[in-house]
Amino acid sequence: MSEEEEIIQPKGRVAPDDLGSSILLSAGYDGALQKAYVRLYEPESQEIYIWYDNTGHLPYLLSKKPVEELEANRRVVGHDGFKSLDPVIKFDALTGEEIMVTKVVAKDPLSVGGSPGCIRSHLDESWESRIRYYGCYIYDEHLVPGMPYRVQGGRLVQGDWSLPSSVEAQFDEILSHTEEHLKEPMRDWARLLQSPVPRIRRVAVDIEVRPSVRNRVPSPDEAKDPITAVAFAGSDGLRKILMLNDSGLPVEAPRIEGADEVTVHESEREIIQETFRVLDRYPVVLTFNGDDFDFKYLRNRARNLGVPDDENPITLGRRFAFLTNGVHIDLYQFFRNRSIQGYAFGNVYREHTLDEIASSILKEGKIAVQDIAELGIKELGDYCMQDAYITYQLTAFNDDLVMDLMVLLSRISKSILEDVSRMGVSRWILSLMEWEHRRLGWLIPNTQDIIEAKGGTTTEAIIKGKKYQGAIVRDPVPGIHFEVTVLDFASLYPSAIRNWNLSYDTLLCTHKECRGNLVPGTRHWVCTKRRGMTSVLIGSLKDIRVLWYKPRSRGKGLSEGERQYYNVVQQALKVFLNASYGVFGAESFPLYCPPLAESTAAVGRYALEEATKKSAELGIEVLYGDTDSVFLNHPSSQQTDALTAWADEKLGIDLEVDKVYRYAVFSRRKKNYLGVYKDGRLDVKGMTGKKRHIPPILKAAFDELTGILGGVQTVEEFPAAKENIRGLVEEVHRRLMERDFKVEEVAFQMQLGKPLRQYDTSPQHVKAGRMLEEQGYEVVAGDIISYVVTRDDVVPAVSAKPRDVDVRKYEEYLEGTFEQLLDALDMSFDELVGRPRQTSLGAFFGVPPKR
DNA sequence: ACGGGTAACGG
DNA sequence: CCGTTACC
Repeated sequence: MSEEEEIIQPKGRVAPDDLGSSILLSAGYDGALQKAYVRLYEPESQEIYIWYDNTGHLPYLLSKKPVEELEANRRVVGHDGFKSLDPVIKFDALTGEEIMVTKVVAKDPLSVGGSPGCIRSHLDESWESRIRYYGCYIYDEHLVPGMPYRVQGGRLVQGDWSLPSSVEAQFDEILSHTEEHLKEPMRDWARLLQSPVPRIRRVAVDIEVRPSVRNRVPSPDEAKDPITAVAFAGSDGLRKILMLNDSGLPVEAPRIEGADEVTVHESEREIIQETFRVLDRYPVVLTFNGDDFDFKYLRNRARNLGVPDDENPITLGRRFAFLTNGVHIDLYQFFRNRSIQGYAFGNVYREHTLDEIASSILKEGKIAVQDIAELGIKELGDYCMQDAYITYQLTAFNDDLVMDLMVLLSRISKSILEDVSRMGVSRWILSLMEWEHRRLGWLIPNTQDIIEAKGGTTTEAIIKGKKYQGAIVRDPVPGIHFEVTVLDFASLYPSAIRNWNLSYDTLLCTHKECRGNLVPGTRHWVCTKRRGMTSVLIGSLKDIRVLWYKPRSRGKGLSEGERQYYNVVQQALKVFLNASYGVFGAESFPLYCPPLAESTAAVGRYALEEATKKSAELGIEVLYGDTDSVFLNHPSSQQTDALTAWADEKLGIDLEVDKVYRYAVFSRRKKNYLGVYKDGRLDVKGMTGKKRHIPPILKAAFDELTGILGGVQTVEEFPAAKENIRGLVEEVHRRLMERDFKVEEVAFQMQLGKPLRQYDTSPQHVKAGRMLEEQGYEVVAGDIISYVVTRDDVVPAVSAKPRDVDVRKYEEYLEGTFEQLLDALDMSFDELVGRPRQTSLGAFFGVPPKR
């Protein structure tokens, strides 16, 4: 099994022989009992129970060698942990044939893999040996984490998974809009996604530590400094804080904002023991960065203070912290997940601090604190309590949206809650695929097998260093265009995978007869005899989202609560669909399949090209297009209808009106335009003036510029708007030249992509970062460095004065920022700021300035 | 550490 | 050419 196998001794309540409907939240392996277990959350009592496997399931790996040959391998059959050899039949999806393989069964997971001298290490090749044991157990028993189960006479059985009769008829109706082979998979998804998600009782915890060295975060491995406060915020209303008073002087319990229960302790040990008692009472415990800090610190500090290990509910894995009774969710890990950040929360937060995430999602800012070491006991308590409360709120806002989202992701991905909250989308998709392989009796191929059978890519990427060609981005038609309609293909890549039967098991199949069935724009062919696994999984997820969840998330005749639920499901599905293509092009993905990613992108290009051609055929001018969109110059509704109908009929992909602009402004740059909607709202894409790193003075000026453009109704109004723009540019230019600004206004804010040491070059922000470090600041990857540009250098904004600023440089930045719109408006920056017009040959011949 | 490629801009 | 940010 996996090297990272966590062997945890759970010590929670054991499930009785009969337990009512409960949600399967988690699973693991108990090293002492040598059994797999699952954790069940029973919503009536709101308690968590452990159910130990009693089916005799054992860990194993697969070998392609016959039983007899393995019997002769003394290192395998003579291994202490060896149990048995069993021949089994598996379907080899790479060859399309059934094959006989041998199950090498072991007594415990570490004997399979992960320990020195394990069985895997004595075999040249093995399959399915890197799956964590609890995953293996879930797959084999066809368990779905997040779904209801019961314990009946000691056996774990499915709870009620049936589709509620209230939706069954409607669901059957939408199935008539899909293809036959997707109906059953969609019904299966509906069973998982319609099953209600119960409220989960939980508590958030946050600790504060008094650092011995100022401005230095105390090391959780050493845990030398005292824990001064521990706050709890529970879904049951618990608002409690434990505070340390080691001053030797009597201290009265302060009034802490938001806390109902405040106790002051002279013994830190007492605080820790009480903390452990609270943690043990909850099925789910939330932290923000508990894996790396709070739980690590608590665990180690408890040890240092002589709290017996058997009172300590925290188990430290290599990267994560687990609880022996409940489920620990580290929200820092969850919100850091790029798919969650992007597709579920629309990139509303950028930094991964509790403050930033909370203020953008909850609109609750934190108390600003300069130096925690300086806080008095009350302020420290307020601060700590607030963090615990905000952490809890992150899962509770919008009617428990985030909890529901995690449970749903757990069902789709067949992953336990701990993994959903910590792993990236590639692990979720992997887990889903592995589960499906086991369900169908397919052998899960090793990464090498796929590469050897399917080879690499055949197209050339536009950007060097990339593996294959991606999407098309058309050259925009520069200028101002009125009445622009943007159509885009809904779920283009998932649709490509669905419609072209794309999957690692169908691409470049072994059949001669399929060789003519080429993916457009590639030399890859696709199987015509069997349905591909990825195609069915992604196809059914896409269809159920488009046909069922998407419409119902906005649907009429539903309560607000129902719509909300459909919306959460719809978002969870989106996360999967959007990642489904990328993972197959990622070398780190165990089912990495370059031709699959390449074919998906190729179908996308084909669809966009065809749509562009068809538009022309219909007499519509295409102004621009990127990946899955076409920008059409004042099309009639008949024309767009015809285009949509064509896409549906010829490509089987939904092409829908995404937005309509009163007018749009394009320069020659791709991924760079401004659209003004009919109601005056603005849609600004890719412009420098919108990027987050640029100085506020430029951003503010740019915002004013777009504001002016947003007010323009007709062509006739442009001259007046241009006058306003002239005034605006002149004013900002003047402020810059006269240094009429505060330093912060001209500071760039650039994020540090990696630790300072890892840079071979010295970009400006890295230079400034190094200076900050010299001044004693801690500078880590992910920090946003604020700096200003001076005559021959850069300076961190904190130590700069307006007179240091190189205003000539800033004039250039202003020009760069504004030019993107000014050229489209036929305005010259030079003229606006009173510089003589350039009389280069380029200008003479009317060649556009390069940029 | 953990999805992809395309593109702009500044140094 | 690198690094960052944005688009899709």
